[in-house]
Amino acid sequence: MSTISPEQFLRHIPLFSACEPAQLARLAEGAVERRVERGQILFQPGDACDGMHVLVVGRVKIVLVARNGQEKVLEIINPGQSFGEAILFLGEPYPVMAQAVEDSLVLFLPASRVLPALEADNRLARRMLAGLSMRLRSLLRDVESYTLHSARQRVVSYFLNTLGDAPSGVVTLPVNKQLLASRLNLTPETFSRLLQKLGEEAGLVVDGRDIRVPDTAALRRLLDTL
Amino acid sequence: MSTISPEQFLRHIPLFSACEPAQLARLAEGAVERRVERGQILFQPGDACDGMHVLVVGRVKIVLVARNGQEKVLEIINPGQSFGEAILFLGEPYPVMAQAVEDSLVLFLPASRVLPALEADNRLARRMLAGLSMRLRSLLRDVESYTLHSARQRVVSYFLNTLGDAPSGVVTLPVNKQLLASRLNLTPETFSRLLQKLGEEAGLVVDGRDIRVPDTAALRRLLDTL
DNA sequence: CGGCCGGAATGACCCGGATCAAGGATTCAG
DNA sequence: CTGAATCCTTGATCCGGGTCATTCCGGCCG
Repeated sequence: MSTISPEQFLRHIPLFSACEPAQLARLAEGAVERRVERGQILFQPGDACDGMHVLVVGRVKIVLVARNGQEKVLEIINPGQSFGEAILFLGEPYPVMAQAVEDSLVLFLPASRVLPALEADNRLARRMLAGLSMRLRSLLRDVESYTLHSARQRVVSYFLNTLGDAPSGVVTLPVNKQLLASRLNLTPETFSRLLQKLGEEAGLVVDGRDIRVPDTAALRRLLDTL
Repeated sequence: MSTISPEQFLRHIPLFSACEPAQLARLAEGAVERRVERGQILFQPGDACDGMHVLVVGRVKIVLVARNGQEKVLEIINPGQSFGEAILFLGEPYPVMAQAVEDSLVLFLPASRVLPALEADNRLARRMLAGLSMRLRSLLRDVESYTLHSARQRVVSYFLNTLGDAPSGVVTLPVNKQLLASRLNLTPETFSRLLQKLGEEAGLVVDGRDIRVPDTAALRRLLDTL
């Protein structure tokens, strides 16, 4: 993990790519690099929010935590993605926890830089609106799958979405199976059993984190089979 | 339902209240009044989105619709609330259906007016960001309750949220029970049974759409009782 | 080498809440 | 008043998926 130029990096992610150079420079100037190792917590429910984050290297999970300690993975952040910006506009404490799943490098952009940049550059504001809208839509899809789809449908959808429109292929899980299970809102046990059953029904072959899907169409047909 | 002045009306809702007068006037100028009667559909999944909506009078439900026709109420819109603005920034068709639950009056604001107004007035853009963030957070709460809370916890939370911090009070359901049940992600049957059980356990008295809660604290205690 | 530890698979069992099927209760039209 | 929607309740039954417990496997360290 070598040192990077925050400005160079930010320029290449969608949210900031249309940003005016002057604003980008000022944002990058205030950016703070945070190196966190696997398991370390970036913020917790209840923490005050005074900026937003962009993941440079590694992997971060965003998690809902219930009073009884139960956890539910909301999102798995990949390099180039930003997170925690929505709560910035509300002046409320974080409702979720962010924890590094692997050793990671994160850019922290303080609110004191972001908000003025939004005022000054309405292309940035426009991008931010689009970004929030996308996040809203993807949360909506989550709600849809939790409320209208069965566990097997969620698993099948995951593979179909990951594969795109390829007729066959190999899906490599981005994280370990328990984490992904939580993201799909099921227990590791059911996930394991479903993978097994999908092996019988659609020919999936599981090899560690690699899952070979020989026939996407067959998988898609399973979507209606409850 | 008498004729209204769109400009006057828009001025009084949070999203537009900080708007520059000139922009507000232009927005209002392009506004289209849509009168819809109970049951009528404002837009459906797949319809192109070319504007946003503000409810003036009546009540509208936002609904997820599955391939098999199953429905799930996402939100119940009250007068003064806007809806359908997020999808405006994505250039995608609506992912949900909007249907009038009562005879209603809706203002339609075409994208051709809204987008320029956002460009020209960054106070409006700022409000819009805050609005989307709030919607995001409330969807997050929904995900939380669907994935981490039991049916009874969702019902109890509904009453607690509606009552605020009053020690007791009467909650009048805004819509009929099947609709509210769907909003809470349960069947009418379970909702009915839960109301009955909460009557025994916390003294709730159900009288049509009015539910008397004699002891908020007792209700709150039930939150941990699974 | 053996012991340990986190991840994964598998089996036995249970339960929350859905489904299916009948009634009541209201409301409104004629 | 009568019929007919629509809404709500109540009972009987079922099942998807969670829980608990055990075993297995592949590192990895002493």
